[in-house]
Amino acid sequence: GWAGEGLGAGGKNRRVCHAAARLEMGSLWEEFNRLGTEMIVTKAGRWVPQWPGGCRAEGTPSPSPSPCRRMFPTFQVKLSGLDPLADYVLLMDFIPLDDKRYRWGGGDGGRGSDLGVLSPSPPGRYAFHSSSWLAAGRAEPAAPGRVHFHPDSPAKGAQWMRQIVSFDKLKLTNNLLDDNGHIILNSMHRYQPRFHVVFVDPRRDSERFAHQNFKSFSFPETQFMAVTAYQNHRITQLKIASNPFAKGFRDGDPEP
Amino acid sequence: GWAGEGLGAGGKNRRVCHAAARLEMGSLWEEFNRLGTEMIVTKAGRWVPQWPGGCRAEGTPSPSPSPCRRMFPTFQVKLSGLDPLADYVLLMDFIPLDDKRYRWGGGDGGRGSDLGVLSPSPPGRYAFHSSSWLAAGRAEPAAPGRVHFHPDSPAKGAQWMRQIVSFDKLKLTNNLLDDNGHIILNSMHRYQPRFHVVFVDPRRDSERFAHQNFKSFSFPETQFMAVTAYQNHRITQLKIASNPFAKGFRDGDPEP
DNA sequence: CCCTTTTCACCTAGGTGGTAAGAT
DNA sequence: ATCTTACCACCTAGGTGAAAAGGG
Repeated sequence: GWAGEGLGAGGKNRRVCHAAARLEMGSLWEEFNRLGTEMIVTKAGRWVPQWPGGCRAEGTPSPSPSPCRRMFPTFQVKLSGLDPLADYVLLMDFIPLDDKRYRWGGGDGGRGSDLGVLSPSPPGRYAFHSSSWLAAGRAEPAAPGRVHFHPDSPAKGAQWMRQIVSFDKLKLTNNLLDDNGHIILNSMHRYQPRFHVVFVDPRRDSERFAHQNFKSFSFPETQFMAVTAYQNHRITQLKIASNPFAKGFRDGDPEP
Repeated sequence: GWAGEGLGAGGKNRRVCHAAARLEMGSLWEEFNRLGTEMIVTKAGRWVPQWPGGCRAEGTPSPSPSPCRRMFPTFQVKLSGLDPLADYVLLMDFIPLDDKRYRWGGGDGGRGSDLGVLSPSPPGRYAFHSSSWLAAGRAEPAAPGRVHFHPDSPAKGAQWMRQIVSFDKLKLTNNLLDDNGHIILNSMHRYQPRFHVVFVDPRRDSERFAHQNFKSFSFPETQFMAVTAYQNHRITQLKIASNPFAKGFRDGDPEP
């Protein structure tokens, strides 16, 4: 099985073994990570295509559940090392960082926290308002392990490398029964986003080489706690300060 | 050259020879066509990606030329007869309906009009306000013959047939030097939209069979006059009445 | 005179966290 | 007590024709 397609380092196909991904907005991710990133998860409303097609039922005031939420910061990467002429599929998944369930509490400055690294850097400085994430038992049964394909997949390596690849269509939900293909996560659990580059192998028996045809990337600064409402007020403030869609909640003069 | 891929009616590949396309919103198209459809064309502003990437130059108040315009009604088709497992590319182009240039004028009820069919159905009823399209010389040199690929291309036949295919990303411009890939048309000229289904032939020498691998569709009710501003007031009123984005200009109670 | 361009108010569509009420 | 949901005002982003200004 070693004929035809040369193998590179690590037993990977040469179409992926040189692939590299640089996380975009790295300093913003790190700023969030220092505080302990939180991502909102909600139940999904069924999408009602209002236009085009125009087939909205007349007396349908919509059940109006909250829409699913994107991630912020958005997961974006700059790719290099792909074969410009080969086809690739890009996708993401989310793996539990541990087998724990968390709760937000304390208020004693973080003593007893299992996640001291997520507390404010100068310990005690924000003591009055400080709380922290505490382990609170074993994780709930893992949600269905879904995957989000970048909607431009498949595409040539040249296309993927031309500009930043943005996963801004990815949405998070806590609805275990979600049927819209969104990423299902358990609230109050920690996750590590993973990014995968998959070479679309044109060979007939490509299944035999599946394990050689992908390369995965994990950026530790993108890990986060799934929540239904923000717990850490400093995370809230950083989201408001940095997410354009939250501009309505800014009051002071911003730093450009 | 007749081996391997069976040919169907008209010397077309069997993957496309049974393809059929039904125009959506047909009654709306016909309503416009009875009045003489007009489509706005504008010069394009260069697209400034404000987010994500955030690379907007600081003191750039944007040159603010008008954005390019979509078509309304949107060109939408329901497809059938494709091979569910084969790959297809869907695209549109626009061919001049004649070699004439037009002007809007008259005001005598349409006498002398070359396009009497586009005048109000009950002749004379709207005499006071009526004008019509008059031929006014030969067409200008044809604009660069561009093509618009449906952004989901390529995709499997099953995917294309699953739901209505909408060309709502297609934009029209009168800028002969447009470098955004928009469709370039001459104002005051008439056009016929065309729709093409192209089978992506996996054979090595597929170029040799290119003429067999596509099927084209023209719907006469979608022909239109390219204009920089609406001339026929009844077209304006029908656009306002039927385009959701023009709801701000409706005054009377609508008919649902 | 006729056609084109610019700017504008007013929409659709949807992404924010706040807030209060609901659930366990 | 803690977590979740529903609804809201306020944004971004961009698709409308009106009206005024510009150009040949």
